[in-house]
Amino acid sequence: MTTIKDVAQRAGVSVATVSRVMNGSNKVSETTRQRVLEVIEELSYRPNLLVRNLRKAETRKLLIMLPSISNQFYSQIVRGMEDRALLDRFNIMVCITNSNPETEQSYISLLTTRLADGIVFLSNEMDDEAISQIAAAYPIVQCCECTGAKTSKVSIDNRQAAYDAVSHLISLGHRRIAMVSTEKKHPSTVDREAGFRQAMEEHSLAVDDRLLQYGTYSFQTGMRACEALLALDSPPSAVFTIADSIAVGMVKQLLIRGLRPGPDMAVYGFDDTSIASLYTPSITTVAQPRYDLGYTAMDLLLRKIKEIDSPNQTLLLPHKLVIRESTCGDQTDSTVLGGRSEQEELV
Amino acid sequence: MTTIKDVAQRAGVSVATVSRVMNGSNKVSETTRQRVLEVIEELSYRPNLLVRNLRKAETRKLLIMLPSISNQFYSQIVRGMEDRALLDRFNIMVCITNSNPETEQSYISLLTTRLADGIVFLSNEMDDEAISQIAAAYPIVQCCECTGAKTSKVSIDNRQAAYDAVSHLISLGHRRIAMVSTEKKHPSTVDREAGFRQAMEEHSLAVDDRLLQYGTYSFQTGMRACEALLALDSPPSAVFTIADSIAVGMVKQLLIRGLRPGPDMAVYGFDDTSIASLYTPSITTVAQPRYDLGYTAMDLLLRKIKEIDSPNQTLLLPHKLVIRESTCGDQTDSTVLGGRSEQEELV
DNA sequence: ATGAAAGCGCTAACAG
DNA sequence: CTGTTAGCGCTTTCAT
Repeated sequence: MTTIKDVAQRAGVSVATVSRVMNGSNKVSETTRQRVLEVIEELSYRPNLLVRNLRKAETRKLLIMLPSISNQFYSQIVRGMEDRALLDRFNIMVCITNSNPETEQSYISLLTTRLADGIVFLSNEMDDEAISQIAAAYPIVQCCECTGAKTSKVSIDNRQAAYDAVSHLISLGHRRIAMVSTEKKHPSTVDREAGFRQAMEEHSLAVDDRLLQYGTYSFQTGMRACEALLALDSPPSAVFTIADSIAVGMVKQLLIRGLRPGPDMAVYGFDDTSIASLYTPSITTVAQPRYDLGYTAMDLLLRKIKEIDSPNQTLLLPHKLVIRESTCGDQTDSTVLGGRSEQEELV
Repeated sequence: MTTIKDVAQRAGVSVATVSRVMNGSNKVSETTRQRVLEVIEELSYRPNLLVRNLRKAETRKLLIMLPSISNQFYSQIVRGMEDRALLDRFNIMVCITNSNPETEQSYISLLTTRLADGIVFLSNEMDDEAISQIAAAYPIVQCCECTGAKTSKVSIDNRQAAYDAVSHLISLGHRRIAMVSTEKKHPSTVDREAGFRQAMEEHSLAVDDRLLQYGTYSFQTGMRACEALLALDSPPSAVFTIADSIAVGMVKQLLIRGLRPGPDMAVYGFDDTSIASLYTPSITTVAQPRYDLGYTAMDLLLRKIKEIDSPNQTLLLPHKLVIRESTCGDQTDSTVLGGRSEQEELV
């Protein structure tokens, strides 16, 4: 391994001079600079940034914690984060926790052991108390899944978004509306369920317990829920699901049963992942401003890095209903394409 | 920032003793150990791993370079990599290059500046010469997209896989078979195209240039290709696509046109991402052993880390054809579900 | 403009 | 069992 010392020796200067050249100090004569540069090239010397970071007490590395990489939902968010981070010359690295507390902890320790300068959680397993404690000493921001922890946060108003979606369903004339949610209660899940209930109550519609189905964020959950709902004496005419993956399962199962998603049963998804616009029929869903969510979250993180004692902020970004075929009563014109996902590339 | 010195002072011992306690040396009396542990707790001291890594000349951090996070294809691969890395107590971090050479370079420099111990490329932008050069001095492995660079590599036999798929189509009676590929030629793209041609030639079938469509890895490409193919005097009866995303677009466009994917036009995808089994109709595709690909790639990387001069290896793992509705001639039984994706969770 | 030297926080001999 | 000390590779005064 070539070190600064090797370069200094070879160039016949001191390590300090090499360091100055490396860091672009102007207090080096052009002749010396050239000679040093040549030797650096010759020895293909690369500085050990571990050391530089140590001296400067920063790594310029930011961590993004994802529960999983398989969800297309995160793609735009991460892009927004990266764009913002790059402006301040920070690198981002994605850590996948698989919703495993130990894995999460191991990545968090990268922060507390100074291997990274900050973390954005897209979801976290640790409890509020633990997160709050870390957030008091290290830059941390929550994005999309915001708990009661004392951190800066960015998300949409999930309650309001669900409320809007269900109200939309009601305005379409639906009165028996089911909900398919997850057993595991993420903050967004809780809020979306609350929005569902609020919309139902405000329109004096009963929330029938048999119309409430729970599972995981999977299309299998959607398929099973569909079966369960269809088996009821009086099935719902519409279903609000808290995730596109579940909605897709619902739609698929309806198709298998020979039913028409939309006319026979309206289906609402959530998140506007690409599959929602891709599916046939296309699926009505709630879109989040993903890129902006990421960009904003990173902005807050950078602020925390500059000043750890800056006050915590909570930002809510606007959501949008994307109406497509799965909530469409009349499907004679089956060629109608819903709004397209903003992103073309899948790889 | 609390340092080992603070702890030593407070505990009335030397820094060496604190270091010993931290590293679990047994040459510390139980009394001292307890006292030190207490102070560590009291001061909530966290060692600066930057320094420890510096001393040990390792970071125990491995980089995985992805062109994009949005492709569901990578999920299982990364999981396999992680599982293998964990066995040797290495952390993995995912770097998203967006297929941008500069971004890629900035992450590679993490390796050459010793901020990471190795890299697995799931795709790379740099040319073979550059990659080979880096690989000579630093642990690097290519996975799935293997170029001519001098590195260890793991992938499936893309040529053979495409050959098998197209041969399957031919065995189904198809003679006019189209191919939809990408303009950008990844190694896998080149091999899949070669496999397509080989199968056609070996069965004495002409490769009609008008039946060759090129675009990006997007469903829009599939939709457009479908239109172009349908506009032909004699459209193909089957289409081999080099990616599920493209296949989905094909299928969707067929549905929009009121045609039946399968009976009216057979569609072959590639990769077996979840959407292939999810779509209605489900899509026939080539499955790769994703988890194993990742696990194996990481295994090779770890070997390189232990001994940088270990010989480069190239491993080919077996692929599998997953037959579903989109290549099914008779679809009277539309409830038939194709093989399911191995993974249930989407988040 | 350049060099010598003092650390950054920690580990690992080497003494005792 | 414990302390002292010499670095790890680099940056940054402080002299010259």
